[in-house]
Amino acid sequence: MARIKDVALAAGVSTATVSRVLSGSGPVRKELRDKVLETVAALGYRPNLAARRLRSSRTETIGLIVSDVRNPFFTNISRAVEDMAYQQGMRVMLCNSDEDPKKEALYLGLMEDENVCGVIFSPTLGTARQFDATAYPFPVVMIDRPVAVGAVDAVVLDNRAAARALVDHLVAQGYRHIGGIFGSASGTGLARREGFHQALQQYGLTGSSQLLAPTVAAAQQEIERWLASPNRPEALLVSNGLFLLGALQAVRAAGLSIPEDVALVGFDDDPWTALVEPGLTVIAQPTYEIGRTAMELLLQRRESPERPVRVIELAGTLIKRGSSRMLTTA
Amino acid sequence: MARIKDVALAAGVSTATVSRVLSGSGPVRKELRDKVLETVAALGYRPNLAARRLRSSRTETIGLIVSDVRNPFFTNISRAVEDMAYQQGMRVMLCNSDEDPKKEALYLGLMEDENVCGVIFSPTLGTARQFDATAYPFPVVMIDRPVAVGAVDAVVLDNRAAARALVDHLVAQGYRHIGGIFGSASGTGLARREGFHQALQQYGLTGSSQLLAPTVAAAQQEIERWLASPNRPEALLVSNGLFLLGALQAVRAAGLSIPEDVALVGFDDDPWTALVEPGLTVIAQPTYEIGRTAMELLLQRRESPERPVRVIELAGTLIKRGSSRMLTTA
DNA sequence: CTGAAAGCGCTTACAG
DNA sequence: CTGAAAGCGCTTACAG
Repeated sequence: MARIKDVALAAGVSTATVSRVLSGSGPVRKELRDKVLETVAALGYRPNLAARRLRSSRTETIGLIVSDVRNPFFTNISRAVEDMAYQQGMRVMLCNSDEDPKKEALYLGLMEDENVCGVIFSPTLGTARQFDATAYPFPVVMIDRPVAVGAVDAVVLDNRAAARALVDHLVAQGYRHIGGIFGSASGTGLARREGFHQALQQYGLTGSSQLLAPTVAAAQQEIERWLASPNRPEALLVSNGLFLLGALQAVRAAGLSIPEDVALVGFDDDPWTALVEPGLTVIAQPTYEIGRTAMELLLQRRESPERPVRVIELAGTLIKRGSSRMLTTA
Repeated sequence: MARIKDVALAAGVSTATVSRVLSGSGPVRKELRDKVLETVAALGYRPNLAARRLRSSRTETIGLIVSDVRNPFFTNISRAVEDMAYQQGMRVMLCNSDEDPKKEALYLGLMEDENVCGVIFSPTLGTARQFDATAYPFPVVMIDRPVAVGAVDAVVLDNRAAARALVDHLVAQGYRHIGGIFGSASGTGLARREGFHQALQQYGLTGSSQLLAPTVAAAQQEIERWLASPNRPEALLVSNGLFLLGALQAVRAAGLSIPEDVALVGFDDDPWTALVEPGLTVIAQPTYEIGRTAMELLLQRRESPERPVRVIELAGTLIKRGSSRMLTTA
């Protein structure tokens, strides 16, 4: 492999000049610049990134820590972050934390070792609450999960508004007795639950809600219990894609029909929600946009370390499908 | 940040000794080793990876190039590769090629720049056919897509057998007139098509098949045409998840029922295939296992660069669901 | 078993 | 605008 020294020798300049041409820093006479570029092409020179990173202590690498890339929500975010990163000449290092605080800490340490220039992170509730951005040598942008305002840059869905929109829709469709299931592991579930109760209260309705571990089984079990009770809700609102799946299975297992026996609405426009019969009414999150915006915050923070902390709330989109159809009989 | 020099000073040894203790290479007296380890902990020393990589020219990083991580098939593989890599103290760099030969070449070059110790790659048909493993300074393991035997290590599904298994199943269920749609962009589609025709021939049946670009729209359009023809097939076999989606939409648009009017079977146990009514009969690919095996091949190749090239074929699993139910009337 | 020293391939003040 | 030279933080023959 050709080194910068070989290029310098062949072009009849110093290594400093080659470096300046390649990095675009510092002034170089056009004549020399052309000569260097020509030689670089002729020799097929490609810079050694390890050397560059050691010397400059800039890695042009960002870390992305999500709970599980197999969750379509994070898959889309990952794709957005990667697209933007490569486009900027940056790399991305993806880690799956499995909602495990130990893995979160492990991977944050790893990011330090890699000397990344920033991290995009969807923390568990505990980690979010006690996160100290000053403990890390790189800027962090939180995604998806609400954090203490002012602590760190973040991009989240307007969770309260989204939950309210679902309730608004259900009420408009004629549903009154509404039950809610929310995830207990993240601030996201808590915020959606707040919006849920706010909206109900506004309509003078009361509704019961449950906080559950974010698994299909937990939702299925709880909803089977609800469906068997004499006081069965007319509609169910659940706070994530896994719960939607659990709810669907519970309703089917109970031999009930959606929406005739019970309506079902929730979060995340996973591909399958449009394909089941009836299609499920959901809040679609702007996943790609969330990833893109997180990268933008990171890049801007790198430019201006002292700028005020920003939390960007993006609006979800209500996608109306058959699972919340208006009932003609009443 | 503490450097190795600080540790050496504090421990009263040379930097060489610290390095030996940390890397586990070379003999060190137990007494010194303990002292060094103690000092490392006390100082919170963490090695500078850029320096280590520059000096040793080992990066402990592998590249993963897939067409799109949003495809659940690749999402699972990506997760498997990442799990294994981090477990081994390695990193992974993920790239999305979008089935674009230009991006494939771009990312392969990027992997050279990163000096990765290996690449796992799902190439397009053209790239697979003319791939020259000796052109790269790192070992490559191909996944998913068949390559010229003997050219490069690979892990693929036994595509012919899987397609035959679907035909066997359809025939056993009483279907005779079977149409097939296969992807034209990858060797995978071609191999499945071969298995399809082999099996039909074995039963003395003839069937028509089409090669299409791997998009939902292409499949939907072609299948709508088939369904409208007087000589409509009794069953459809399609070669990937996107086609399955297109087929489903075409059948629904035509107002037909599965399997009463037309049966539908295909590849990839995407989550939604179990949730639609009726559930779709598919070949489930051992996705996680494919990723795991690819990493194993890579690690073994690193140990023994001269070992013979290996192509590992993994068996798919037939998952029978309602979309190929036996018809009681005939 | 251990240390002194060279050097991996760059970037970047510094001097001119 | 350009070059000579230092040095980023490690690893690794080499010598003992």
